[in-house]
Amino acid sequence: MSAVEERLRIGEVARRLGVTTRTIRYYEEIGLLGSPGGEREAGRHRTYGDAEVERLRDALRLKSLLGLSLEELGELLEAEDARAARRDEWQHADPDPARRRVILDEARVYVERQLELVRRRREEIDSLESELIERRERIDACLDELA
Amino acid sequence: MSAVEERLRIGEVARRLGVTTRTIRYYEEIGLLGSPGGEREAGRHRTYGDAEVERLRDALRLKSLLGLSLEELGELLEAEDARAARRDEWQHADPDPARRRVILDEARVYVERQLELVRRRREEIDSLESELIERRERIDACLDELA
DNA sequence: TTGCTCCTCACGTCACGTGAGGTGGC
DNA sequence: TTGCTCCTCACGTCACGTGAGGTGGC
Repeated sequence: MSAVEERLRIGEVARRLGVTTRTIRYYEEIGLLGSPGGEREAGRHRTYGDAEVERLRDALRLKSLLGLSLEELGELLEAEDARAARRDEWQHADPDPARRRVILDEARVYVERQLELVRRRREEIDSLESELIERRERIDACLDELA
Repeated sequence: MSAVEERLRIGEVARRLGVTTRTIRYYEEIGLLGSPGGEREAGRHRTYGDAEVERLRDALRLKSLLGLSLEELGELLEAEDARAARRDEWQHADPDPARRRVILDEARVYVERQLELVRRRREEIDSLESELIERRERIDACLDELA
């Protein structure tokens, strides 16, 4: 299909995602990422493919925007991986409609759960933004009065 | 004007704000809050008035929603305090229009700075939400096709 | 007086930061 | 071969968590 996938080393991945290499190694250390590029002999360089980089990008975004602990993040990622596993199963075989329906329903529940978290956060942000805008308008009204 | 202000103890403040007492003590320890209720003899209970509770609520909200370190939060709060000081000056005296204009301009800059941070975050959240909604729609489309 | 909450150490933990000292691939 | 990045300890730090042991106010 595509050319041989270019694999990145940890420094380049860190640079692209805006974190340090230590962060990535720590996540691997606590089992959040699996081991990059399959098994690796001790001392050898870690390498990352596009899918691994994207997964890490998603993870960092969820953590930052939702303010999750790494344990909570881990739970979300497990669900995400289960979903990915289902999708593989989906593509490779099993055209049984009933089975397909189950897979889709599970994926939907997962997405819906994330949406719920994101939506709650957005509402908090929205209300903070409204308050600040209101404050600014009061200041502007005072300024108008002075003029 | 109003009745004697009711002052709260640290446990009640923590309960209302959804944090632990340790968090509040720690913020005081690193000088983020000033000392509650003015000076306090060692060993005596801390007490908090409405203004102090509200200030802490604002601080926790900013930190949580913007993902700030306590050092960054401290900088925002200093600006906020400068603003409060100006407002006192405003109310108590100094009806000089030029001076008033300066005070208002400073307040506006401060609010604008916070708005900028909040807006950036909201945009990130919005784009995450859009992606999730799109994912859900794709799942729904598949489900429709199955039916 | 009895609980309950408060107080101050002080050590533990989570999520990394920051070198030290050494090895590996373009 | 020379840099540059990578590797693995391992201790430090930030933002609290979690008791231990004791005191204070309704």
